[in-house]
Amino acid sequence: MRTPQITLHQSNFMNTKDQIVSIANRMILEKGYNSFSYQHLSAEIGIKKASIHYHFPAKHDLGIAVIQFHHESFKNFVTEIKEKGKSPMQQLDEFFGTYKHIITQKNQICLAGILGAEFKTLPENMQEEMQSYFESRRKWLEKVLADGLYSGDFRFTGQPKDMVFIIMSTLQGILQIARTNQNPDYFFLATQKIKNLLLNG
Amino acid sequence: MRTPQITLHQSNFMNTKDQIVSIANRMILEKGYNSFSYQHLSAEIGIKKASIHYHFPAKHDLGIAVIQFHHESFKNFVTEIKEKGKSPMQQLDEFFGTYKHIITQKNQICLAGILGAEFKTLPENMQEEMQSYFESRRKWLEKVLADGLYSGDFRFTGQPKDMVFIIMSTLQGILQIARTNQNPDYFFLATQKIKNLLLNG
DNA sequence: GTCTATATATAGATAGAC
DNA sequence: GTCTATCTATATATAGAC
Repeated sequence: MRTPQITLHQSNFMNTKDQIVSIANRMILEKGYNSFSYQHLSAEIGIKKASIHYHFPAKHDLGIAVIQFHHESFKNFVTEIKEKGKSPMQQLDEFFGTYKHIITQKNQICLAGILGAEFKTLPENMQEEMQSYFESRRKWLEKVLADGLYSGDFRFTGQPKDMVFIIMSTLQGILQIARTNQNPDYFFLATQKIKNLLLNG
Repeated sequence: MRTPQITLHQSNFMNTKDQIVSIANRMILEKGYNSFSYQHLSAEIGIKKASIHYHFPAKHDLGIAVIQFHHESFKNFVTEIKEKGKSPMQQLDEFFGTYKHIITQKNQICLAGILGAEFKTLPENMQEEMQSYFESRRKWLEKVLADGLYSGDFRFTGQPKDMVFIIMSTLQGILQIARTNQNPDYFFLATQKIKNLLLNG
C-alpha cells in the first residue's frame, strides 16, 4: 500500500481516472514530469498503457490534470482559511503547514520545485497552467503580507510583492536542498528565518 | 555563435572534448540532464553521435565531467579570493557575483537547481559527484559566515552551518522562480534580504 | 473501459571501416 | 578521432477487438 497524497487519497474507493492522477502526482513530485511514463503508471496501477491513454489521451493532459489538482487543493485551503478568520501571521503559519506532507514524505519536493526546473522542457499548455497556479499562490500570499503590514503583524521594509518572491523561493529551494541532504529540519529553520525577516527586515 | 559559458568558452581554439563539455553544460543548465541527448549535442557540435561516445562512452561520464567542471571553477574562485584578502562581507558579495552569468543568461538556472530537482533520477555516481560539489561550496560558505561572526561583519543568531542552508536554498529557489517569471531583478533583491538576515537575524 | 497489437520516434550504446 | 551502420530498449500514441 502506498502513502496517501495530500488530500487526494489512493484507495479502492477511487475511480480509475482519479487514481491515475494520484499516482502520476506522486511520480512527478518524486522524479519529475519527464522521468515518468505511462509504462510506469501502468505497472503500478495494474491496467495497460492503452487504458491510461483512454482517460488522458496525451501525456500533457495528465500533466495538466495534476497541476489543476494542486491548484484546486490550494483554492480549498484559501476558502477554509477565510472562514476561520485568522490573523496574517496565523495564515502564514497555515500556509507553511501545507508543505508538511512534502517534508514528511522524504522523496518529494514541491510541484513548483520540480516543474520549475523542468519548465523549459514542458509543453506550452503545461507552462501556462503552472504560471496560473503560481500566480494564484503569489497573489494570495501578497495579500496576507499586505494585511500583516497594515495590522502590524509584520514590520518589513519594501513591497509585499517582492517579499512574496523571497519567501516562495526560500521554501522551494530549501525543500530541494533538504531532499538531497536528507534533512527535513531545515524546512522549519527556513520558516523561522522567514518570520524574522518579516518582523525585522 | 553561442554565448560563452562561465570561464569555459566555446571557440575554435577549444578541443573537441572541451567543446562537448561546454555545450553539454549549457544544455544541462537550460533543460536538465534527462532532457538533452547525444543527438542534440551532435547536431550542435557538428560531429556524429558515435564520435561523442568516443570521448564520453556513457552519458553519465559526460554528466560527471560537467559537474567536475563547475567544481573546478569553484575551487579557482576560492583560490583567487583567498589571495585578495577580502572581508567576509566582501567575500559573500563575490560569491553572489559568481551567479551573475546565470542571471544575465535568461534561460539558465544554477546547476544545483536543475540537478537537485532531477536528483532521484540521476545515476548514482552523478549523485555522489553532486554531493561532493555541494559539500565543497557549503563548507566554504560556512567558514565565511563563521569568520564574519567573529569579525563582527555579521550579527545573526544560530549556527553558521544552518544559515548556509538558508542562503543557498534562497539563491537556488530565486533563480528558478525568476526564470519562470522572467524577472532577474529578484536575484538582487534576494541577496539584499540575505544580507539583512545576516545583519539582524 | 480495458485489452492486444502495432506504429513511429528517439535514446543510449557498440562494431568495425577509414 | 570520426564515420556509417546497427542494436536494443523505451516512450508516446493509435487502431480495433472484446
